[in-house]
Amino acid sequence: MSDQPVPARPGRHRSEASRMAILTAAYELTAELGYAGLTIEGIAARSGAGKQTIYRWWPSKADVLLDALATKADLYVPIPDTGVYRQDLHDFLEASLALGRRQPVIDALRALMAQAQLDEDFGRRFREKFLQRRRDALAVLVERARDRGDLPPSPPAKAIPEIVFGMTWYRLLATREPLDSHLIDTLLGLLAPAGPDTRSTP
Amino acid sequence: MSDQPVPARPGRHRSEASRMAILTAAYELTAELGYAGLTIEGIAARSGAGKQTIYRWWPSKADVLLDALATKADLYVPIPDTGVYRQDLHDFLEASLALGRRQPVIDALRALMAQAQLDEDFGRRFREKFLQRRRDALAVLVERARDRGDLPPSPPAKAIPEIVFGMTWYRLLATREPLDSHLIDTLLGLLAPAGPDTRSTP
Amino acid sequence: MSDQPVPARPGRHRSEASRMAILTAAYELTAELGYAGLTIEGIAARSGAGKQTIYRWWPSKADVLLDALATKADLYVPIPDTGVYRQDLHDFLEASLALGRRQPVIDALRALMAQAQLDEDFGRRFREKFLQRRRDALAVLVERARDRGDLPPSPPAKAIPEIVFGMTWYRLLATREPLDSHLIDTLLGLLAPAGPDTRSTP
Amino acid sequence: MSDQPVPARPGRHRSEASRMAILTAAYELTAELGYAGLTIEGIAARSGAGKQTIYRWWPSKADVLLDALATKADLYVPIPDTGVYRQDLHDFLEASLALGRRQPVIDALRALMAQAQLDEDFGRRFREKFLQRRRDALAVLVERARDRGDLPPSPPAKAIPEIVFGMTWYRLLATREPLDSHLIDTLLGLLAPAGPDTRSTP
DNA sequence: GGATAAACGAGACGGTACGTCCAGTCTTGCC
DNA sequence: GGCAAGACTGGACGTACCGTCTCGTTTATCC
Repeated sequence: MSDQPVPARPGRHRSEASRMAILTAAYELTAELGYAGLTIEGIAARSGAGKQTIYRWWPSKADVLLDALATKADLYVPIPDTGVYRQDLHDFLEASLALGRRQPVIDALRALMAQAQLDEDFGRRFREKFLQRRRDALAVLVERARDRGDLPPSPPAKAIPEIVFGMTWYRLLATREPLDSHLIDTLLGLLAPAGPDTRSTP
Repeated sequence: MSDQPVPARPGRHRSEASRMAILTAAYELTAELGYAGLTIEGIAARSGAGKQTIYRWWPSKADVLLDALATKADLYVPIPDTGVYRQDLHDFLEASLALGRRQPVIDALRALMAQAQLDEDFGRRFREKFLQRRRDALAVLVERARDRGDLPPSPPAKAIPEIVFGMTWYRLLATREPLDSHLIDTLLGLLAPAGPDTRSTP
Repeated sequence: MSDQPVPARPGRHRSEASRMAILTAAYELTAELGYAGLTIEGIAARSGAGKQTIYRWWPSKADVLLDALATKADLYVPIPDTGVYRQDLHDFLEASLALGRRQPVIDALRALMAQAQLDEDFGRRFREKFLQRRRDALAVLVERARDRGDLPPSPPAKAIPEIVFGMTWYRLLATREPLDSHLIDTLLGLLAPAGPDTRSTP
Repeated sequence: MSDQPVPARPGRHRSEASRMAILTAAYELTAELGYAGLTIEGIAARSGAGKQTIYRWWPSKADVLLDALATKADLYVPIPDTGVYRQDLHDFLEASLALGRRQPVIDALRALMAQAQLDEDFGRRFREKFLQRRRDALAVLVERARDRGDLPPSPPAKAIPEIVFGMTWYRLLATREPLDSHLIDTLLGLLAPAGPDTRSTP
């Protein structure tokens, strides 16, 4: 039990005010200057914090931004459960892509994915703390459909997240086309074709 | 005719030796140190060129690496033309993914895609000079199949490159799983299901 | 009272060790390579300091050298007060020219005077922090003689420093002849002829 | 006889047009940007000459400027011969200091004297081709006076040029005071006091 | 309530790479 | 062979941040 923090240590405690000021500064600076213009010194200056305080709590500026994104922009997407795979999938995509239509969020996500390629350590954290979680959420959906017998035989379950997130990220990173309803339609068409209900035909 | 360059300009001409030394150095250093460890100064030092010479001909180190990749690693993938869409697609994927199985090429591509997110100008060049060309090649294939009546009605033609390159890049950038034959099978299953020939069955 | 510094500012304080290492390096490098071979990068490398640290505290390499000269070579010349103008003048010249007989000091002074011509800002500082102070010291001597009635009517007081420092610097910069005792004799002959004591003859 | 150039060498001859364009450019650029802003590249660009042409005919930019000064500003000072030392000296000083009242000439001279300290080779040329010649001119005057018995016993002949040029250069380099008539008066008072004619006393 | 401990803002420190400037040299093709 | 054009290696510039390290101060717990 005792999940309570129990910070029974002596000494001054972490300042929540500093934490928020730093995350806010990081988020704003990214929006204003782009991730390339984001620096630890800049965050420290804008937030009024010392550089040491930032280095004490985050391993890199990308981690600060990832934290800021999770704190400032609510990245939580609920896992729908309507009892119908196609409907669940639709709701999940709708909610996910809605996030990806807010410009500051887009910019931050692109930057974080980029940084994940350049910094091995951050890459690991990004994949575990962000990418994997999105796949897990989708997996829950798929799992439920499979248990229900509601899952189309094709494509293979393993391919589903690759198709969903692959197409989404490719738009974000490569074509820069908006994550619009056409994309949802295409994905639904690929993963859960409507027509004669997939389940039917007894 | 006379398409020969005829560089009748005065002044010393660009040194091909320097150009190659720079590209070689960039390629090697990326392989040895990773893109994060690649610096203009490092390229200059290893190649024996002056920094000015690099800045004179390339706008950024990412452009040097892109050029090096095109020159050192042959990125050219022929457009197959077997008369059968499924076969063409298979050959195209096979050749494309073969590139993506060579570690230095993988590392460089990941870094370039990352850099394209961080540097607006390079991003534009990368999309035009690299990403768009890959899509164009695939488009030729699809176009020919359509003319032949060989193209499945689903998915929509516009989605084909997004599926192919989306899944491929997602593996490179996010899951880091190898670009193996399973991926090809999945893609073929999605885009050109085999079984009873799509065209046939009169 | 309490004129003690009390550097109650927050933040790390200036490192005296760095300061001395930089001045020492500057002085040595000038002696070894000449002023033309003195570079900020060289000073940083030899002293083990970062370039930024040098730029933080000195506006130019000439200022570093001037500071080094004042610190390493003691440029201080006491103002003699024997009660006799001719004797005071002699002692002052003797001490001043002694400095100008040490080769590293000569080289540095020539370089600083040169730099003062090429860099307007440094020129101002050099005149105020060095040249003017030498003139002031001489002026004290002259002033005391005048009050005593010990000052020859010719040349005019205003011309005295111009004669003393003009001839001295001209030797340093133009003829490169040593600052020997003949120069002192000539100057004494011009400014305070011996023979029948100027004051005496009742 | 044949003092004519006899440039019987093959190949194209030196272009006088280029030479003048280079000297003009050097002179103008020094006036506009100061000597610190004078570069070989700048001279080449403004004059329309190639850098190679400049390097072919002058050892350094200081030599170009010295040449420009001699060509563009007439530095020639006639040696007066009135039969009276004091008068000769007055005329010589008047003509010499007149040169030093033209701002571009002052700036150039200060820069050249500075460069002579920093560049050993140029320093040698500057002393021989410029400084020594001024001393020689004055020496002629003094020589004639001595032969005439017109020379005051003090100061010693050797010191005369040191006093004249020392005080002049000190004003140029150190105090920056104008080379006005007071300076001439002071110099005359030191070197050839008027009062009862020095020659007289039958 | 005094000692101890940790986090805090501030800011100097040694480093590394940046992108620029200019030096002085080396081709080119023209005159 | 001189000339303008211009690319070449090389080296220093002054700047920007990095990540680390004191400082003096503030806030907490412990004895």
